[in-house]
Amino acid sequence: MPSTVMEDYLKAIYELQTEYNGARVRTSQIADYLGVTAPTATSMFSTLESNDYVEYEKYNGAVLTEAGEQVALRLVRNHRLLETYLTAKFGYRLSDVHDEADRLEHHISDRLVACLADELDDPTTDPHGAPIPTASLDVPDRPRGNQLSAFAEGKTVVVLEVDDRDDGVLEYLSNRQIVPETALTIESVAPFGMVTVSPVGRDESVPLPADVANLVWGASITNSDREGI
Amino acid sequence: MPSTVMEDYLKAIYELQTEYNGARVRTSQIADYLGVTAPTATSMFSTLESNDYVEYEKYNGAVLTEAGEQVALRLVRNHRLLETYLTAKFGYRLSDVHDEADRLEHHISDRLVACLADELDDPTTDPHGAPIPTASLDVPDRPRGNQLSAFAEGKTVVVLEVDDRDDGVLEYLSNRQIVPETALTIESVAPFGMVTVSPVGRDESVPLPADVANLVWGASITNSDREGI
DNA sequence: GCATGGTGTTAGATGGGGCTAACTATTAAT
DNA sequence: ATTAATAGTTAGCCCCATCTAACACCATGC
Repeated sequence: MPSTVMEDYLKAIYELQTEYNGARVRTSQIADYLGVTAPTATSMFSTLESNDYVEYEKYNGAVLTEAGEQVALRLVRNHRLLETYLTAKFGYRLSDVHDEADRLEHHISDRLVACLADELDDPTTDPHGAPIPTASLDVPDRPRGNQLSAFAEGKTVVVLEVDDRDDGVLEYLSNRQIVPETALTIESVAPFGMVTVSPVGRDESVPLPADVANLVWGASITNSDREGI
Repeated sequence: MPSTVMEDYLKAIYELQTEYNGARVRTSQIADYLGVTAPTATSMFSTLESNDYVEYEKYNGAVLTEAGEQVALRLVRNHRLLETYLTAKFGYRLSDVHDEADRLEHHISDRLVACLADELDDPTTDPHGAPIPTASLDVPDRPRGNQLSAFAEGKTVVVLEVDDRDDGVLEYLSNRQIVPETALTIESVAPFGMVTVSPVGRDESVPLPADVANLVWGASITNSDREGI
């Protein structure tokens, strides 16, 4: 059984590894991500290695083993189901769910997680649009679309996912009801990356600085072959 | 902020202190209660003391300070509301709720606890019949009645509380639907303390060994002045 | 192809929470 | 009033996760 601290590292490694398409994760990335010093990350990498949760090669980062991935996926599932539950049942906002879920994900039993999933009818995505691993820890593979900055002006786009890394950004977006499922028209894309969008059905222009627009993923629905989404 | 380990000790001290009507709690009691060795308890008592959570006198146990009591009461509230929620919403049995609540009570935010309370309409007792401290951490003072062994044969008694210390006992009782609110007729009280009861409306005799009968508290309803309960 | 900066690791310390072994108070029994 | 038994504490160790300081690797630029 990994400690909750080890769990945090494993989940962080999973997240970075996923973000960079399976690339090895370096100690410094984790140190940054978790806000610890570099030596702390190094030492945890070797602890994880000696518990067979990662394969670690000095000066060259680590990859999760099967066992390590299972631990991480369980946490991701717990986290995303908790977020979904908090949002659905208690009206938590997108920007609020993260911290609560981050604490509880380590301590909730598989049984209670199963209850949450059941109550929610086995959702496949969380409120940010991120996929929820199944009970057997498979990740439903789901198109994420493209970042808003990638679309041409005039396109209509449905939001598929909103990255949950920055609470400030999430708050900005959820205040303007730009959440998964929202349809947006791309009004303009400025050279320095700012995207202005207009939610379909609302007479409003919302400016999204490049940093924000890059955290919002969507799929075009004007001439797309998957209107079904 | 106390660590979760300190929280466990504070809650344990609170529970023993309450059970013994405010008497000082000795290190050995806590060592037993929490399954740690005596020196560990001693050392934690002085840590708690230097953080002003208890007043500790060597060789003479400790009492909670105001601050220590607040910490303990918050945990008790969290614990009991979690138990109530798990039972009410997910069909947990009396014997199952304890562990889940014991882990989560440390990590759930005040906000989420408030949501649970709200969803449950601010219950005043948990599924074992124990009082739930209010949001401002007052303990509603509620008669607990007497242990079943204290009643005369022939009396009809309504169960007010079932002590949650022993999961085996809880399972035995909840399998037989002897839970708070259940009405029982006392069929016999043997000299060695075994009480045989018959749940009102069921044609069944349930034998309760002394150890079990002492964990069930109730009030007589045959000639009582509080049929209202 | 070698110096140099950056990245990463080793060394050594710290604080929390736990343990065993050894010692000291307290209490009870004669 | 002593002493034996029990209860409680101190001493000293360990492991985990963290830190700072010092050192080693590596990938360049020249």
